Amino acid sequence: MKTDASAPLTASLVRKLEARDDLSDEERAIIEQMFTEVRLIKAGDDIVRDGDRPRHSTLVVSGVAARYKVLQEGERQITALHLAGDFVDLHSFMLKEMDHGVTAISQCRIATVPHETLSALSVSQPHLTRLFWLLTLLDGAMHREWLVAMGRRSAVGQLAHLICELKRRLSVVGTGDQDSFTMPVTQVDLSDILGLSSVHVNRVLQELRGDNLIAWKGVNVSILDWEGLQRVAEFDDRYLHIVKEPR
Amino acid sequence: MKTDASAPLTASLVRKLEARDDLSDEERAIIEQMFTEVRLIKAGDDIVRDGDRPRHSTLVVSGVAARYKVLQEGERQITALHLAGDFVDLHSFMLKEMDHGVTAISQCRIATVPHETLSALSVSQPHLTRLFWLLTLLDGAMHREWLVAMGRRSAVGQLAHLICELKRRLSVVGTGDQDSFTMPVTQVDLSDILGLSSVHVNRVLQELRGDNLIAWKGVNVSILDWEGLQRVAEFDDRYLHIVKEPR
DNA sequence: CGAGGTCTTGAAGACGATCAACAAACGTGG
DNA sequence: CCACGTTTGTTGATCGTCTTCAAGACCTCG
Repeated sequence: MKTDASAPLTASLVRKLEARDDLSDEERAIIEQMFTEVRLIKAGDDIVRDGDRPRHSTLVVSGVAARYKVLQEGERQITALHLAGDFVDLHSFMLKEMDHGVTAISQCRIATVPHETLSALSVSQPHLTRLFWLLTLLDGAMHREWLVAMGRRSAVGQLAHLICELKRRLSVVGTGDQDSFTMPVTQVDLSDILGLSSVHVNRVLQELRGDNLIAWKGVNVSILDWEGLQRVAEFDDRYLHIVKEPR
Repeated sequence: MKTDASAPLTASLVRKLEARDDLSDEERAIIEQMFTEVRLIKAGDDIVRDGDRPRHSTLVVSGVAARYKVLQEGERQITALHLAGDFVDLHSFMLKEMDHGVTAISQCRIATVPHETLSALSVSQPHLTRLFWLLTLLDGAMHREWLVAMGRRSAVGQLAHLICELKRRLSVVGTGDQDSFTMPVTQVDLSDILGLSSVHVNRVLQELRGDNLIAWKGVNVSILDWEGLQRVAEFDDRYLHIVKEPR
């Protein structure tokens, strides 16, 4: 995941927002200034823990993070993946107590914004606030799509769908090439995303490779047949709401 | 589902909100006045269709509604259940285009609020707006819990968890008795919620009955052993955020 | 009273889990 | 730069949960 160190921390976030609505110069300036502390989290470390009451919300500047819950027997389920430009816990601003943890899947660069700032913005910047609200609604839309994938798609369809989603999301923030991208997640991580065993993920991955739909070697994912992949995934990006309109 | 026709349409919504934060008299008055049209939807009819661009958001006054998506082969997956006091499509205020349908599982009484009103409130009523934002975040929290249930719980645990959630949510809005409630959903509906076959739902239900955890006869659900049910569900209601605090 | 929806049961089969072992890749320190 | 240990990926065999198909019982409502 190449990152231009000189680019503002918020470049990806701004792109993500501008794919859905216009930002005023003032709003863009506010976004650039609102983040304080920047930290580096190493892969495997928690960014926020279940039960925490964060006093700020966290933005992924680079890397991959995941929201997850663990059950009593230790089974982990990942409920969301977060890429550059994603808030991992914007919802904690209103929910107050975290009902799940957030972990760094790969090394992550993160920036934070105090909840007080968000609260002040909700008074002075209604439009920007609505856009932040929108970001949490996009998380919800992805949750729903994952539910459909887990409940009603085959394992192959489910994995294909995930790959389509990642491709599309990355293209919005301008990461990755035309038909390939970097995805530093292991097959065990994938199994915790899909709710499958890692053995089965391995076999499903081989099936997608065997059908010449994708190549996935280490962290490099190449899409060999975008049409075919979308077909087995029944992928339709409408749920990502990548449409610029007044909100 | 008994409903006092003289009670304000928004009684359940107000209860739901007041379980999370205090409302001012002004806010309570605004909520009571903001809803316009009241309609009766008969079981099986759609309240909102996939692809719609609603100009208002819909509140369930009584009855049970469900968000759902259908795949190409016709498999349906329900991604959320909505009870009295729930907005079924508050998110359409910001997402604009519906990425799923909403159907009336039982007969529903609904009320609607124009998006213009919500937009105006986002300028004049920041606190109330944050609470509406909170409502959509609670939907997200439930989505995540359902993901965990589908991905990592056994079918029995998953169904038990759903029953615990319904019990808890209904208790917040004051519907149902101490240990029983009305739930007008068929086993086929349940299978579309859980991502299982209806045959298996039937067997899982029998298992819960056989263990004397619940009785489910027609629309009447009785919880015979709340402790035991929570245990097999690994249920922890923290994700519902039923805590009154300044937000 | 009949008809359609809902629930229940049995039998067979598929998809994915689990267990176990090994290969390959990676990172770290000597 | 190589050696070693650890993590990650791969494969085979067996097992179990859940699906599918099919049929019959029950129930509710016109």
